[in-house]
Amino acid sequence: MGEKIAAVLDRATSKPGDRSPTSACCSDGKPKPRDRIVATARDMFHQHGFRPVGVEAIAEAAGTNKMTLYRHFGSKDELIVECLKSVAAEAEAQWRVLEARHAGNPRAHLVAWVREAADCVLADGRGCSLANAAVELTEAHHPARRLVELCKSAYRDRMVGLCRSAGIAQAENLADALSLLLEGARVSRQSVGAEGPSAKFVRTAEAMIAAFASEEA
Amino acid sequence: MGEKIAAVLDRATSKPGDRSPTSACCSDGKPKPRDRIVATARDMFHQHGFRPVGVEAIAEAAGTNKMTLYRHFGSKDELIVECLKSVAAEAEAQWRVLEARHAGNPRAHLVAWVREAADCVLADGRGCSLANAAVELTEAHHPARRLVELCKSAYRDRMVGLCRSAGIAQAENLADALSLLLEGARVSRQSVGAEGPSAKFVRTAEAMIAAFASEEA
DNA sequence: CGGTTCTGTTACCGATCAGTAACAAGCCGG
DNA sequence: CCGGCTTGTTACTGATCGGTAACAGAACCG
Repeated sequence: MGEKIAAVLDRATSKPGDRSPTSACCSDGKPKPRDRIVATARDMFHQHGFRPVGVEAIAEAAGTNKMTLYRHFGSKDELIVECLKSVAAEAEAQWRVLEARHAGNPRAHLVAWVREAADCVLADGRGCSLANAAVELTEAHHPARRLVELCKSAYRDRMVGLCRSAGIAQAENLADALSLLLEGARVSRQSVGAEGPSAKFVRTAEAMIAAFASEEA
Repeated sequence: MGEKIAAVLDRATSKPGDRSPTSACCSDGKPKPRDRIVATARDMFHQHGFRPVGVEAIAEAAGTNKMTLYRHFGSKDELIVECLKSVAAEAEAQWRVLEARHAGNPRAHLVAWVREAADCVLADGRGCSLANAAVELTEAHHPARRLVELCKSAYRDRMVGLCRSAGIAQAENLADALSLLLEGARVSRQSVGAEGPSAKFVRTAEAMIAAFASEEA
């Protein structure tokens, strides 16, 4: 472990030579190539997976070219890592929004999380890019693997903290159970479709929360 | 759906010109090339994923060559499908063993399933090859996608049947919940490792079964 | 033995793709 | 207006990989 995710995620969007506070917005509405590339690659990787998407296709879809891409990212793997960082950062931002909205009411936060997670499952047929990366990028020392582990682990910590502050006695057990449910729903959605077991995610998660809540000593 | 899985799976190991009852065992212990190829490819695909494993590597690892491979399989995709069929057939066989062992005691069958599923999760770091295929093979009309959907759907039906015969009132809900847990445990095992949420699979699944069982009207 | 079927070997094609070189054009600050 | 930095363009390399052709040898069965 050792390394804090906060530090890793900080390096996600900001670069040493950063000038503008909005981080690379060419005064007109068009973002700078680097950000366009990350945003485009993130979508394409999410949609089609990592291996089948070529760097040339990414660059073209981002309205630029391969050469510019390689001036910002040393390799395709590096770009992948940057995309995953972007995904993780967005997820953390969403979490914070939810946290702020239900400040002081962790129980409401918990049920809101279930709803939002369900939306996330239903929204698109492809699950979590982080998990997908772990499935697809099997090389033991691929830089993405370490990041995925870090992010998932951090997410788990947040869930445990939320459950704990919601007064759940077995906070870790509930947090892990909910994590498994969500992860399962997302992958099940991909293999059997939206009509399969993933359709029961909300119902099951809510029942589980209720069961754990009624056990407070 | 229309097509029965039984029919699909039947085509898995048997071919039109099948002579020996043991299906391709060269009198000596060494299986015939076709079966060696399927077995080897199945392992390699499972370990490293589908895209990164080349047909040449498979053939060599199976103690044969690419040409012989292409005499038995029209394409790499076809080989992939055959491997997935083999995986599904093996899973179904294991299910039947469990079913026979706990014949007449579906409740014991259910808890045995949890244990075996947990072993399966812990055994190797890579999850279910079928689910992995759905994640990795994103082309909408890839032949493997249809098979995966079929198999997962069939597995779900078996689970529902088991829960029902175990006297669970909300059999479908429990079956889906357990499916989500297992699927989630397997993918979580890949992303965060064995110490993550997947470690709680048995505990959670058993608690869930108990909860559903106590609700019989 | 003779013929057929299955297998091994080698060499090859064509396509895709990550990554690089070299040069021209634009933008922006001083 | 000038000089540096970023971007665009084109062309290229080298490697990998799916799939095929053609021929030679082995096993099997009548």
